[in-house]
Amino acid sequence: MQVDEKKLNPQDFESKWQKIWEERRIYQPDLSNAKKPYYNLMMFPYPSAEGLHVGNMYAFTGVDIHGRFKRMQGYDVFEPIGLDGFGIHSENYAIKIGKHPKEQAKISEKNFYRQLKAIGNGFAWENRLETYDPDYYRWTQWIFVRMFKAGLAYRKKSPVNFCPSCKTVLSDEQVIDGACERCKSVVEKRDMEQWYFRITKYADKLLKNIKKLEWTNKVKIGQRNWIGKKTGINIRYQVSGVRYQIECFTTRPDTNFGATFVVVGPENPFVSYLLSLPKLPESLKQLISAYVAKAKKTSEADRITAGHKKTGVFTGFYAVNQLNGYKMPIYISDFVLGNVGTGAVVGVPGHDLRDFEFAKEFDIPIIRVVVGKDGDKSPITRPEQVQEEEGTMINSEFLNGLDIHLATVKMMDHLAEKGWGKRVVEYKLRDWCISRQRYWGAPIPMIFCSTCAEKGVGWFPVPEDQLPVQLPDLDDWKPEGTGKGPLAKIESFVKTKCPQCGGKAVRETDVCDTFLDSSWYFLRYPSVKTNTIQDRKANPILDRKQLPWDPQITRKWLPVTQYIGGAEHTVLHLLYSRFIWMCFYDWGLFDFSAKSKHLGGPATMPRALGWEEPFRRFYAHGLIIAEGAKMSKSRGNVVIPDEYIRKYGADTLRTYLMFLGPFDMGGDFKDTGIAGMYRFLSRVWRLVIDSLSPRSPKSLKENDKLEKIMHHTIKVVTEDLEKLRYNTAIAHIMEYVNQITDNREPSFAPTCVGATAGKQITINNIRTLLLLLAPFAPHMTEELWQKLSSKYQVESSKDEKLNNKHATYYLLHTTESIHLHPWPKYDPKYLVEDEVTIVVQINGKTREVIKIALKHLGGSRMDSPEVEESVVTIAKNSEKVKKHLEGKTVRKVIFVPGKLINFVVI
RNA sequence: GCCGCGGUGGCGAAAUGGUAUACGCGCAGGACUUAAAAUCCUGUGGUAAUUAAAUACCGUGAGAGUUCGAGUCUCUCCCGCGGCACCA
Repeated sequence: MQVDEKKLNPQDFESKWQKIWEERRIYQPDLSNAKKPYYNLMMFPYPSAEGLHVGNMYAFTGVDIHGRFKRMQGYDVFEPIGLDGFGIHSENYAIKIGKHPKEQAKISEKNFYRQLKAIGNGFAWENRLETYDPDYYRWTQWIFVRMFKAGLAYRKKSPVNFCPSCKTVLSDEQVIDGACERCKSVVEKRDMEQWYFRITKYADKLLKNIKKLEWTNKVKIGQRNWIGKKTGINIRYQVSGVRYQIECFTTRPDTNFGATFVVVGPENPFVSYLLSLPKLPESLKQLISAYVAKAKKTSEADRITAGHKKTGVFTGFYAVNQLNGYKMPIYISDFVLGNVGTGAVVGVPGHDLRDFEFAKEFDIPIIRVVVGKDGDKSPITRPEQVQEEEGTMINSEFLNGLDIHLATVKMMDHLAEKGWGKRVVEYKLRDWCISRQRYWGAPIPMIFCSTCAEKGVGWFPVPEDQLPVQLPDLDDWKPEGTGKGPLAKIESFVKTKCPQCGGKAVRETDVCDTFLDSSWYFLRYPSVKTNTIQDRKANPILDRKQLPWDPQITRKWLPVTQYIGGAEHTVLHLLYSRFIWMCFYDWGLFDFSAKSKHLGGPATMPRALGWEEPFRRFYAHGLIIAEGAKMSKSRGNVVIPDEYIRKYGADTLRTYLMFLGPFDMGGDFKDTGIAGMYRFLSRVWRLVIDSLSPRSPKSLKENDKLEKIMHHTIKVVTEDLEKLRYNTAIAHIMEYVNQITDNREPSFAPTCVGATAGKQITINNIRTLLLLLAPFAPHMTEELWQKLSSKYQVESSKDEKLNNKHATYYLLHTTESIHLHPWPKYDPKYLVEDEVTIVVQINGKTREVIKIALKHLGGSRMDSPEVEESVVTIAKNSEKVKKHLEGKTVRKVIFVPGKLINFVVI
């Protein structure tokens, strides 16, 4: 019996506490009345095939530790959880295993929630949501309707990825190196009409706000690059012999004296203009048609495998460079993309590698107009001579001698003044394609009426009070590649009434992109119980003005205090979420006016940001990989936490994962060492169990040295947790435990606690240990805390009681949960050292370390000349130092107060 | 190609420009035990040398620089990982 009690058996209490916590709702903040709201958000998972793997657990644990830490610091922490289970990922998995997505969703949901409970996070379970729940996607559809009404949703024909083998449209991220992610066949481009959200309208605001965000830098850089703002100029060139002008976008107009050709892409309107010209020879017409047709059909993959070899057709026409009258031959080539700039470029082969390759291929003259750092002024004949960097202008008349940046400005001024060009700002960001010809998503809530279309407008949104457009059950749900989604097959779904004229109309049968589902979920979490379908049944009148969130609760909890997620999805998801939020904001759906003072988290954002951003702080955690690769079932390297939890307990796995390395770095998962973490937690377990039966209760007296270490540990662990430096926080707790259990120390008094001979350990030492460890190992610290509390009726300090008033949680039994207990504070008086350690260096090499009791220094300031003098004297008295100084001359003494003395000798 | 992040013992990793390798794993030796497991103790960068200790030199991917002093700052490379990519 004695033996069993001393062994750490997680099975004995982990699920017990999970159950009690949930019953007592200790992680369920009072959303309406919380005093210090802290919205601790983690990216919700899509319930993947394999279930929750240790990569997910790593991320969630890191977020949870942050939440637990903040909760103990007195915040009302809201840590919700849900599933991003709608969309193409989940549908693909359903296809793979031959199950209906709806059926599979239920299975995944159950499995995921079971696993998520087992890892012991402090989730607010009552606020969970699933994106495929009609109560949720009703509002996803509502967003679409509002976007349409605001003129931000529109239809456009454009090329999309199409897999001929799977007979389906693919999203960009499902196309890997031009091939289908699932069947590896080459992806084609197909022209299809799609729904788009006009995110480009917000490009500038999305870009401008980035610098004000407190985000992991690489994510900010990623977003900036994705938006890809560039300033340039559109130059119009007259085509000789016809009434047509070609407009070319360029960021480098400074090199325009070196322009020797013009290339239009296959999509450029000039191509169809040419083909319509009666005087164009039939043979050339055929040549052009064939080239353009082939280019449009050529897949990305083929283009990549074809390398950068340039192809093209000479049109027989010339464009005139107004600057010097140069007649530039006009070509059609597929290296010019239709959706970049104006879809036409002016070729400057001396200063652009692609232009150079093209010029070489077609034997076009090359003119040098810039001389770079190497001073090479010779004609450019080899690719390595192509000068794309900084330099000075030559052969460019009024630009000669200027630096390229000055020349760019001067040329733009010149072109604008002459009316030959117009300054423009271009973005790489394109409008967001929303529609998917799939089944498992929120049906796009739009209706098309052909009768009304004849009068001008054919598309109408489904009236808001008729949402959701329910996703019908469908046996034949797999994508067929007909260009239409599976919903098109259901007549009862398609046929509907026109909201405008009441006549016969048809529904849109595409569904929404899954990124739309996830672009607003954080707004719904605190308000999951607000305006449900059930509510509407009870009170249909109010519906029109209803929002997917409760205004008061939203004012209290949003913007999100701290968002944590993986860096891999961050560009798209974070950009879309910011965009949607900005729309809501601009439509006046938020009211944060009463919220000027309290910003939620500990870090205060610059006021300038206002409430235009949903995530003031974002932290990108690292990725856990296995065997050097991202975990995936096809690789067979998925590590499921279940078996480890069964064997060692969730506490051990949590702490082990956090100890692997810095949280923002991730790492390779290997299970060597997990036993070591179990060993450590077992030591803590035994230490606390032993202290339950002290040899002498009078022994609970302070041990000065241990007290000092304890306060130091509180300080560093708190600082580490504040910065999410979990690995070093754990290391410091380990050091603290090592100090407590260190048996080598001589015994100063005969009294001691339990097995820890030689030291007087106070109950406060033990309690502090448990509190510091609680965010990492929530179950065992709770178990021990309760055991300890029932043994020792330790009075709460005044401070603690004060803090408890803020807690809006329920209490456990007779003792509060350790997780609601205030985080320990350190007392600076224990951190004052009574001696100082000085490193003595000779020529920068450490030769001696001396310790000087502060009382020997007469109480002077560490940087005073007297102290320096005594340190020098003491140092010079050291035998080792003497040896190194012997026969040498001291040229200089570097004195770093309180730290170091360095003798520079020769 | 461009952007970003890394490179430190056998391994995961620590280190406000100031004692490099904390903490842990692994390994080796020891204690306890009839034995094993568990636990505890000791050692553990390299080279040289020694009965032992003290010690000296070398050492953070390579090379240069700044500095009294560089894992840390600057420059030039090499390697690994992630993202973007014919973006004009």
